Amino acid sequence: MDTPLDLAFAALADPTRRRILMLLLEDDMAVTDVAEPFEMSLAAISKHLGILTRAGLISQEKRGRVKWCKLEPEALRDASIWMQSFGQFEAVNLDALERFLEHELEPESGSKI
Amino acid sequence: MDTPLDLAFAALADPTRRRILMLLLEDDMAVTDVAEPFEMSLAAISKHLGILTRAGLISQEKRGRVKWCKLEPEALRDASIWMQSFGQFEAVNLDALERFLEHELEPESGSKI
DNA sequence: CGCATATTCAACCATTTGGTTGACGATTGC
DNA sequence: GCAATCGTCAACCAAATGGTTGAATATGCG
Repeated sequence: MDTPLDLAFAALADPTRRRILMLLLEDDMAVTDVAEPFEMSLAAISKHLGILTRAGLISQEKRGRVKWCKLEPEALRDASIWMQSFGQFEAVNLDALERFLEHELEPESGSKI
Repeated sequence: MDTPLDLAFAALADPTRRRILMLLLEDDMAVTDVAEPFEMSLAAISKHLGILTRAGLISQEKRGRVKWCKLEPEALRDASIWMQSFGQFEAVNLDALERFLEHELEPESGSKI
């Protein structure tokens, strides 16, 4: 009985899953390749991908024995709209965006994304 | 060990907590008044408010025996920015990100669109 | 065919989450 | 002073979460 918003926010609440989304920003990837940078089992990553898929944040398509994972950023729209309904974020606050990007996307930043 | 983003998204993942935020959008409220529309115990609402507070999404100030709850939209900012920047990143490379930033940082510059 | 690769499934485990109830401390008002 | 109100705390509970391992299922390759 989870709403789409529940699923999206819950999916985004996990840093591993946010890192996965970041990875997929670059390109579509196979499950094994998604898992490679992480220090956890492939099965765990597979579960995370399942959660992201159920939340609609990614899609998975099997071609041959490889399952390709693709970002579906449209699903972020509802969550984004929900937040904007608070009226505080008309457009992106760019100062904040810059600070945020410097802090969060810094390559070796200890990956606390 | 939870980052601010973890806390914010996790807090937003619960529909009760999102309803609470909606309530507080209208006005600051006492804990008892926040709890009134919900069919659960005051203690449960108190816990939810604690989670929202730890996530920075609200603040609580005690005056007399009444604890007032106040929306703190600043904490929504990072999460909102995360999502919006995420959307902008998609289908884009770093050059495009730069153009995006320039575009957004100088809305009066007359170039673009 | 037979083996390696890609991914999931199933069972299990520890921890967290979201809720309850009842007792408790603090504050207010009669 | 004393009772009612405001809110939290502590203990407890069921269910969900995030991880593990090992077996199972496809698929591709030589």
